[in-house]
Amino acid sequence: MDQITSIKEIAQICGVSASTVSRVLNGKSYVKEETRRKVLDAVRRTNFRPNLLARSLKQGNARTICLMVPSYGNLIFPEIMRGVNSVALDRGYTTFFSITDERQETEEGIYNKMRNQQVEGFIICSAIGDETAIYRLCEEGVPVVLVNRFQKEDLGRLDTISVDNYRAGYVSTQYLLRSGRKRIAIACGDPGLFLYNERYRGYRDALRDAGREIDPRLVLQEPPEGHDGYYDIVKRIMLQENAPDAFFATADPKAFVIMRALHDLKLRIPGDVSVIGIDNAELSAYMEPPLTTVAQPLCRMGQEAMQMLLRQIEYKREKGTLPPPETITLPFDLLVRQST
Amino acid sequence: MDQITSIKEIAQICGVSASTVSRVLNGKSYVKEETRRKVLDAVRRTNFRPNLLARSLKQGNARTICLMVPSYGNLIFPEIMRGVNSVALDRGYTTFFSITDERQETEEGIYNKMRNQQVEGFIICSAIGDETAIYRLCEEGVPVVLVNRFQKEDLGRLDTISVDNYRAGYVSTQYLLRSGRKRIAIACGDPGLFLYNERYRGYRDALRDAGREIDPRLVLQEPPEGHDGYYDIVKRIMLQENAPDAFFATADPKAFVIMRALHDLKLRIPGDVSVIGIDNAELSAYMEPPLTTVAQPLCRMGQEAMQMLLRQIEYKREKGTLPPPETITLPFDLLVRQST
DNA sequence: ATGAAAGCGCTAACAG
DNA sequence: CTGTTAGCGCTTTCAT
Repeated sequence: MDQITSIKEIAQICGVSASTVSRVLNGKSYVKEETRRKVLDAVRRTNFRPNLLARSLKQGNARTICLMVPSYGNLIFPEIMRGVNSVALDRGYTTFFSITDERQETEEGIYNKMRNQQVEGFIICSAIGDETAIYRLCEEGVPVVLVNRFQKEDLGRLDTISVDNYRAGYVSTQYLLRSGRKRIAIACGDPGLFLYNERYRGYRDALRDAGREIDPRLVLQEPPEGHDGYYDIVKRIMLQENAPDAFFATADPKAFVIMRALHDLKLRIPGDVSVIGIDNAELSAYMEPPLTTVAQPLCRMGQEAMQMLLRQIEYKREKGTLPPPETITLPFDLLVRQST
Repeated sequence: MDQITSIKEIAQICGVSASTVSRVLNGKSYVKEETRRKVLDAVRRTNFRPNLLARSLKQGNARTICLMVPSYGNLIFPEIMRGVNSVALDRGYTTFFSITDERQETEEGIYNKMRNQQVEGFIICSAIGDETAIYRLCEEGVPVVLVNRFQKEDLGRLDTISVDNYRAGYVSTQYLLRSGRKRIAIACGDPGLFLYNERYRGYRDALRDAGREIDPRLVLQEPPEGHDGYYDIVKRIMLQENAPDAFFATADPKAFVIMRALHDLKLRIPGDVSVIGIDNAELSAYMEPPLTTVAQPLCRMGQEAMQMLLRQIEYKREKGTLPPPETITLPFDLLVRQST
C-alpha cells in the first residue's frame, strides 16, 4: 500500500467527509465519539501525516519563527538558542535559524526569504548598529525581538531584552577596585554596539565614583581582527611602565585571549594581574585560573525572548497591529572565581 | 495602500493573467520582455512577496530540511551548524533546527512534527545508539545524514560522515607514547556511542603496537554526571601510586575538566602530566597551556553533510527512491600545542 | 507568448 | 453532529 497523503483518503476509508476528519484532527469541534475513534484509528493504521503547509496556507499563519545569530565566534548564542527553542517547542512553534556572519547584505536577504516563508516573527541576536532593515520589518507589522544587541534608540521602538550592561560594567569595575586594583584596563568591544558602550560607561563611572581618573592608555579598543587582536595589545601594554594590574574584558572570549597573553608573559593571575569578564560563556569556569565573570542568564534570555515574540504575535492576531514595545532587563550575577 | 498578498493582484495591476506572473517570477518559461518588465516592476513597486508555502504545497517540496543537535554541552555543534547552514542557503534551502537534549522521546516527536512540516530530509548529530526511529525514517524514504554520531551497523544503511575515530585515537595515543609518556590514561566517552568506542580501540591498539600492556585502572569511564565527573576521578587517581603521566581525553570538554583538576592539584602540564584531546573545540587554544588536540574539520563536516543530503533529495526526486548509502570519512589534523 | 482551469491539502462557514 | 462548498496562493497542463 502506498502512503496516505491526504485527509480525503482517510475520509474515504472511514466513510465520512474530509471536514469530519479535519475536525477530529484538530479537536476544535465536537464529533461523535464513535466516528472520532474510527477516524483516529484509520489515522494511526495508515500512518497518516497531516500536511502542515496546507494548514498554514489555509489559516494564514505558519507557526514558525526565525532566529538569527551573528556567528559562533561568541559562545553565548548556543544557550540563547536553546532557550528560544524550548519555549517554541512548548507552544507549537518551529524555528528556522540562520547565521548571518555579521554580513549586512545577507541579513536583509534572509529577512525577505523568511518572510516569504511566512514566518510570524524574528528573534534577532545579530543587530549590528544599522537597524533600518529591522525597523522596516516593524513598520510592516512583523513582530521582532532584539536580544542583547540593540541601540539605545531601539528602546521603545521595538521589543528588546538584555541585562543592564551599564550596571554590569559598573559592578565588574567596582569589584576590581575593591579588591585593591589600581590600574584597571578595559578591553572594549565593537564601538558600534550599544551594549559595549554601556559596559564602558559603567567602567568609567565606577572609576569616577571611586575618585579615580580615567587613563586613556588603559582604554583598549578591539582591533579589526576581533578578539584575537588583544593578544598583541596586552603583550605590548604589559611591557610599558605603569602597566595595568587588572583587565576588565567586556566579553569572556576577550578575557580568554587576554589570559593567554598574560600566561605567555609568565605573569601570574591574579597575583600580578586580575582578569574579569562578562557572559559566563560555557567554558569560563575551566580557564586557568577559573574566570571571574558577570553571568548573564542566557538560556532564560532566549526563553523570555520567545515569550515576548509570542505576545506580539498573539496581540497582532487579535488586534491586527503590533502591541506597544516592551523592554525587559534581566538580572545578572557576579561570579567570583579565581582570576581576581 | 494595503499589502499585495497574491500573484493575482499583480496580474490585475499589469493586465495579465496570474500564470504569466508566475512564469515571470520563477523564470522557467519564456515571457515577452515587455510584459516581463512590467510584471517585475509591479512586484517591486508593491513590495509583493510570493508565498512560499503555497508554492511548496503545489509543488510538493518544501525546500526545507531539519538539523538536529543533541545539546550544547559539546562545543562542536555550532561549527557544524554553520557549515550546514552555509550550503543550505546557497542551494535555496531553509533550515529548521532542533535541540533534543538527548531525550529520546522528544526526538521521535520532532521527527514527526518536522515531517508534517514537509521537510525534505534530516541531518542528525544527535543519534544516541538506538537508531530504530531513524531507520524508520529511511524505510519510509526520508533522506537522512548522520553526522559524527552513529553505530557501526549504520554504515551502509544510511549516509554517515565523520573522521576516522579509530585513527584519531590511535594517533593521539601514539603521539603521547612518542613524547615519552609511560602511563597513559584514557577518559572514555559514552560507551553507547560508536565514536567513543572507536577512539578507545585506537588507544588500545596504539599501546599494544608499542608493546605496552593495557592497565585497566587507567581506562576511565565517564561518570553519570557527564564530563564534570572526571574532576573527582582525576583527583583521586593522581593520588594513587602509579598515577598516570598523561591523559588522552576522548573529547576536548573532558580535557578541560581534567586540566582543571590537574591545576587544582598543583600539577604542571605538561611537566608532570600531558593532556591531549579530540575536537579542537573553539576554545582549546585558549586553555593554559593550550591544548594539544586532534582537530576535526567541523564546519566542513556540516557542509558535506548538507551536500550528502541534497544528493539524496535530488536522487529521490528523480528516481523516487533513496540512493545507496554513502560513507564519508574526513581527514583530521593533530594540532600539537603546549599541553603535551 | 499568454490565458483558463484545475488542483496541491487543508479549514471554515453554512446548512441541515 | 456532519456534509457541502469554497478558497488560501501558487503552478501547471492544455489550449490558443
